[in-house]
Parts: sequence; C-alpha cells; structure tokens
Amino acid sequence: MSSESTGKTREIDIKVRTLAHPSRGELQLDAVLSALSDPIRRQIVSQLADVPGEQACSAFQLPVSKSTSTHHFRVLREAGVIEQHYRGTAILNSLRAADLEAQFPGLLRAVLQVGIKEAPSSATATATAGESQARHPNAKA
Amino acid sequence: MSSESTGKTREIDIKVRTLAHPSRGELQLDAVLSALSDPIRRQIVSQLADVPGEQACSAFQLPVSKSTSTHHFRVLREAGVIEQHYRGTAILNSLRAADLEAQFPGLLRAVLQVGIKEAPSSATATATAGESQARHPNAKA
DNA sequence: AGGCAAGTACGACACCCTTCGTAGTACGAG
DNA sequence: CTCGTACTACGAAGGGTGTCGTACTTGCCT
Repeated sequence: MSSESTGKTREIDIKVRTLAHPSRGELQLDAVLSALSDPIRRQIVSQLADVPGEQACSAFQLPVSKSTSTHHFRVLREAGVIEQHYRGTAILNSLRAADLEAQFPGLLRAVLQVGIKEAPSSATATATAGESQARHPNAKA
Repeated sequence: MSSESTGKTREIDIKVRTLAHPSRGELQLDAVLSALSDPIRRQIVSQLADVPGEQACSAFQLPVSKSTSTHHFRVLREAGVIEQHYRGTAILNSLRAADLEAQFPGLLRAVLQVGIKEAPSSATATATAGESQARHPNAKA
C-alpha cells in the first residue's frame, strides 16, 4: 500500500517505528523471572535503576556484540521490564519500576539489592578505578 | 564392590544415598531465578511454603511424568531452593527459606506472593472445590 | 548528497532445557 | 524371599536461548 503511487516522494503512511510492549496487566511472572535470570540483562536493569532518566542502548558497556545486545534489550522489553522508544536513530530505555512494583511487589528491589554485592561496577561507580568492566572485543573505542 | 562377599548380609560400606546441596554462601542468584522461572517448580515451592513440615515428592500432584518431576526437584535442590534427604525410599523436601532470605532478602516472598493470584489451588485451598489441578495422564489413581 | 552512527533483521551455530519412556536401585511389607 | 513403592539414571526428541557476523534501515550531521 502507498508504495510508488505517482513516482514522487509521497509516502503518506508515517512509519513511526513503534516498539511493542505488554501492558501492566499483561506482565507475566514467568517472563519477568526469565528475563532477570540472565546476568547481562540484570546488568542493564541495574544500570537503569541507578542512573536517573532514560538511556540509549549505546550507553551500556556490555561484554557482548551489538546483535546480542539488541536481543537482550528486546527480551527485557517484551517481558515488560523496560520501556523503549525511538529518539532519532537511538532507542531510549527506562525501567518500568512502577508497573513491576504493582504486579510483583518487592521483586525488583530484591533482585537489584543482590546485584550490589554480587556484581559491582554499576553505573554509580563508573569513575571509581581501572575499568574492570569487560567490553566486547568488537567495541569501537 | 562389596557385592556378595561371603554370601551373608555383611554390607559394610553404608550407602547413605546423600544428595548434594549448595551451602548458604554458595547460592547463586542466577540459579535461583532460573529455578523459579518454571511454573511447575514455583508450584512445588508454593506448596512447600504453604504446608508446614517436610513433604515427599509423591505428595505433589504435578502435571508431568515422574521422571520430569525428579528433574524439577533436582533443579530446585541444586539451586539451593529446597533441601532433600532420604527417609526410606522416599525423599523428604523442605524449603530453604532462611538461607534464601539471608542471601536474597525479599525474593522468596515477592515470588510467592504473586502465586496467590496468578496460580491458585495452593495447598491452603486444597479442599475448596472440584480439583482444578491437572494431574499427569500417567498418574496412578 | 554523502557518510556515519544506532539499531534491527536474518541466518547459523552450539548449547541447554523440558519432556518422555524404559530400566534400574533401594527400602519396607507381606 | 518376593513384591510393590518411591525414586534415580540414562538416552532421546523437540524446542528454546545466547551468541555471533553480515546485511539492511533510519535519521542526523557536515
């Protein structure tokens, strides 16, 4: 539909590039627990919880390739743990803390509280020392 | 070894049939969350939390085969969520609630609290009505 | 217009997980 | 001693997951 109607640049249907999210009531404990089972995804969630405001995917120093990053962000979004929306070419992420608290009270806090001792180097300690956080070999800088 | 040494009942090496458990300090959030991601395993944990005292594996009406049951119990034990020990041919199970609370405070409560509305028919409501709990086709009675 | 940066889509691979059935072991009861 | 009960062990099938590389789309900037 609306492909090349007259040969001019007349694309009427605006492709907004929306991302699908489950509503608050659709959150499934299965999906949320599975999503939080992965250490990399917990790292993402932890950073989102520590740093206020929205953050682009590129703001995360994950020890995996870009493709794999995309995968993890999608799992978190489809589980309803994070919210994602486009801003230019970037995607801004934020934690759905309120929705999670409404459906599974105490869960997020319980999981994040552990991360403090088990997996340090959350964004709060970014400038602490010699960068113990592993980056992916294919990382640019 | 020690099969029929003299033909009498002289088995010296006592096979206690012990089950391996992680110690409290060895509990891994990864393993615990993965273990709790499965609905069947949450059903087991939920029943253990509701009914006081130890319960044999056969006390659970799970919608899977016996082999699969064994598998799920083992996953829970190896993650450190439950404790198992032999009593005759049966295995008695109990929740390691204190250990879990020590390592991941609030986690167990958060997960179990959800089960109340998402998955009814916990042992507290056993005698409520017409047995909506699915049993496995291969079940005996 | 051209190039770059941020992500996505797709296909491939290896591994793990859930499930089952069948066979085996250990213990208690008749 | 023989049988039944309560599980485990093992192997197999089927689907899912984490990982990657390559190719593609989209939008911003010069």
